[in-house]
Amino acid sequence: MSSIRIVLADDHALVRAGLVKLLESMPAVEVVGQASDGLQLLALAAEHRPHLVLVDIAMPGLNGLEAAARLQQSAPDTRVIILSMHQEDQYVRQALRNGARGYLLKDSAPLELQLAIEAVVRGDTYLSPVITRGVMSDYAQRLRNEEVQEVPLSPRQREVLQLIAEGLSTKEVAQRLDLSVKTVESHRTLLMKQLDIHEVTGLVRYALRKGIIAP
Amino acid sequence: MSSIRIVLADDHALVRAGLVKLLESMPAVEVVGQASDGLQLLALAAEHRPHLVLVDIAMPGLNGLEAAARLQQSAPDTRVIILSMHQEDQYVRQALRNGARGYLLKDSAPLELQLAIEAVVRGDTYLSPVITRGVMSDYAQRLRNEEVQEVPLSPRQREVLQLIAEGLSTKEVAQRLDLSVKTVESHRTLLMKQLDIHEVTGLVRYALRKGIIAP
DNA sequence: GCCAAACTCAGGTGTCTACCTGATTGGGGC
DNA sequence: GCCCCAATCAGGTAGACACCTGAGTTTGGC
Repeated sequence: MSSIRIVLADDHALVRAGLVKLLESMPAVEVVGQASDGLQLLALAAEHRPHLVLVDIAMPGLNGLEAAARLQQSAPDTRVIILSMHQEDQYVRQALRNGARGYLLKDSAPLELQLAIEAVVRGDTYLSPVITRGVMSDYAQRLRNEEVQEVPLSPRQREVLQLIAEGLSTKEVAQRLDLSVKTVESHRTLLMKQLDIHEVTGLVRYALRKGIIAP
Repeated sequence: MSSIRIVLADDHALVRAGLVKLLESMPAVEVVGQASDGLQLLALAAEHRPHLVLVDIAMPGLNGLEAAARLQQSAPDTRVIILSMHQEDQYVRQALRNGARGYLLKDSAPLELQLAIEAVVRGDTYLSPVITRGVMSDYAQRLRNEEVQEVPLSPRQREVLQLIAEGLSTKEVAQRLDLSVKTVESHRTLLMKQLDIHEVTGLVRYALRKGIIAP
């Protein structure tokens, strides 16, 4: 297996030098370029076609997040790991939105960097554990919410619920299932009674929460 | 700082022994008990009040996921890391739902175990990177979806959209904002025209996708 | 064979939604 | 000063929704 070719971008020379040392100490890793700003990074990435770029968020001109977005366009095969001092959700969200596969805090342990590189090259997503917590917390919260009071729905009810939540009107659901409008209304009414929901909008939110329909 | 007290649960003696060796080689870690099934684990946890339990999913009697749920009840301060051979989303979801703070695949690198322990004791959530990918993928997907074609809504429109999506009727929205029903209808109509949405249910889904309301 | 539950359909009523046209007011930009 | 646009409100209509009562059929379990 050939080595992983990396381009590093950070506007502080000393930080950059330290990271290069760290990266070069890892097996099967080769730093093929260094950039001090976003535009330089894009040029180097176009030139070297690295497997991976390690990008600091705070850079003059084009910052790391914007650079990631542009790289996503110009070199979709190049994986991006964001280095950041910030653990705020908004940065992480923006990073993922812009196609980054990893998000590492600068105070991470060195072995985390190695783990992140391995994971991202493998095709996985790697986030610093403390970042994961932020992202996971509402995910887990939502999952826990699902737990409470399971209301058993009949197959037909579930089917009707799904179609309604997808945006079909009662009439359209009736056509789709080859039923009378009145029958669909019956199902919907019973459904709402059982779930103690009183508007279609509530049904949509319920279906979303339960994963019955995709966002 | 005193050492981290751990109870380990796995039904295979050899695996258990290996893990103990591994754990004991870590600084500031102490294995205070070993269990070969879920019930034994609960008893040991009640006795030793460990900081952390490492639990295999596959165990006779009470499996790891169920044990985690019970521990959540009986010893909420004890953190749980699930060990598993399975990376399927359903197991991970169930684990998080049951209060687990970590989910490690059995083929993880040893240093991952240490990272996981540190993270979980610190209060973070730790998932194996490959697990993170599964969980992250639709999260990231959704975030990317948010990007496409931003429709600029006026503050008032956004306000009305939010209240509608939260399940309020037009009349209720009007009362809440101290407006005429007709005005709210105007906002809603224009909103739907701009977004090319034609049912309230669509508004709800839109608001959910945009993060305007929480699930 | 009987019971319960799910599934099917009907009639009716009041409210809300979706869409239409049309109008007034107030603030910003040029 | 003039124009545009957000914001406000009105009247009207067809259709959808929410809820009600009532009832026939089918299916599976005991």
